[in-house]
Amino acid sequence: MRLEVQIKMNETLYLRDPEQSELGRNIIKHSIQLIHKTGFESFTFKKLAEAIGTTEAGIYRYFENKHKLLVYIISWYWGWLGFQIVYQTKNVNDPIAKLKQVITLLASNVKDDIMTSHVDESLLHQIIIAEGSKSYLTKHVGEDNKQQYFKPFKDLCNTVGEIILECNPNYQYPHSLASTIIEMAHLQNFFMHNLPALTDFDKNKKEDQIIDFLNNLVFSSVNK
Amino acid sequence: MRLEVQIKMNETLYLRDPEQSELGRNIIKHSIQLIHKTGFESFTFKKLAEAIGTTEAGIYRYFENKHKLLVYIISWYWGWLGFQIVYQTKNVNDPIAKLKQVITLLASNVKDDIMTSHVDESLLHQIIIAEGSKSYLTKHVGEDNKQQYFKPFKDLCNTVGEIILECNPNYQYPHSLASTIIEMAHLQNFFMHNLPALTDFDKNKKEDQIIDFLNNLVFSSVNK
DNA sequence: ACAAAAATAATAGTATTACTATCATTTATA
DNA sequence: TATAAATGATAGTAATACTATTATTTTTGT
Repeated sequence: MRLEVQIKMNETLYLRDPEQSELGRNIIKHSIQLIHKTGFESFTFKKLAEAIGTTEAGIYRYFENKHKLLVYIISWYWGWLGFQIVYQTKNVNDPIAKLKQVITLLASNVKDDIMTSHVDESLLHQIIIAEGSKSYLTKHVGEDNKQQYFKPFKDLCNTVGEIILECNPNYQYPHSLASTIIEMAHLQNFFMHNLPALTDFDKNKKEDQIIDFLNNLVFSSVNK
Repeated sequence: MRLEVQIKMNETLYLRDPEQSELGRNIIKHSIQLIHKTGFESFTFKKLAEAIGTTEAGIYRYFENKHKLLVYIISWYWGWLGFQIVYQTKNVNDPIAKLKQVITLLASNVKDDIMTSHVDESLLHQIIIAEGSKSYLTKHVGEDNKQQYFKPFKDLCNTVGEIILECNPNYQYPHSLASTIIEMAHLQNFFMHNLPALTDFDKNKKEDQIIDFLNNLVFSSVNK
């Protein structure tokens, strides 16, 4: 029996739990690869079925539609990252060091976690960067929110917000700053690689530059 | 002859210039209304044609596909807003006051500009908030960028970056901070209305709160 | 005022997408 | 080993994202 990390997922996101079968795990694995490769707009259940060697109808037994599958893998990522953050800042007592560590985790390239054999976190991180906001930028965000689809993201935002308050209990906008850090860690990464004129980062395209920018931004306002 | 403001658009965005005919102007006008109402995913040229009272093929003579139409109206907005910013900060000499004014313009609700009869800027502003990032979050962002589709956005970002440098010539990340301000002015607005747990703004949902947050964020790091 | 050119309308057609339905077969489980 | 559950194979539908053709209307240059 191998040790595997399992992220508890919202049950209304799927029709059948993809963690519980080989086909289900293949759906997750290959959807991550395929969305990463083709982008979410070009991603279809038919292509996914072909990649797995099953049929379109087979996928539909697990997920109602591709949007729910996207929300599933994205909220899986937030759950996994929340776990990483707790784990990796466990012994850090200084809130400033902790917040710096969180910023680093958010803005660095992720490497594949061997504890989760069917999920490639490195690809998933790229998906978060390019497709993450499409999970909530919809006309049905209200209903999706009622179904708690964004709970892992909100939880992460709260965790970060609490660390901000530890740094400065009088800071007025812990949640907005937290969501700004999270979103900007990814958006500046996208801009750096695709629309570099929107950033000040040089050609070597190192994520450290984003970390420096965010640290500068965050600590000047939090420590004010 | 009525006085109308015209925004010069990138000619590779369209097949036939929509500003030059009644049908073209109707395409712009009704696409803004329809995208605002149904969201970009549900928006189709067929529905648009029905709304206008023309045919699908008629729309295709103006725009190759709905993505280019989205990019068109979004870059129109950035062009228009860039003009507003220059116009409304013309007599402001203090760079700090100027930057504050820009933040206010970016984060406030926009009202319809009567100088542009076929464009409802108020609706367009809502589209920027909910659909704006979909214009660049694609697999073909590289080619689109080569075609200069994002020039108005970059120009705005440069303008804001220059004002930031006027405030503090030693500030290291003028472009990244500018793109952060612009994107966050919209994203915090979206969160405030749709995912309020990601913000610290109260129920009255006033845009002033976003302005305060952004001013706090920007001026603590720029004036450091 | 009239011919030529350009734009529009009307219609049809295709490949792909986003599903739903049915039934046979394989696999897990009690 | 019977039975249920999951999967596979196949088919079908409505909508989407286009392209093509031809007829009609509108614009324009002389």
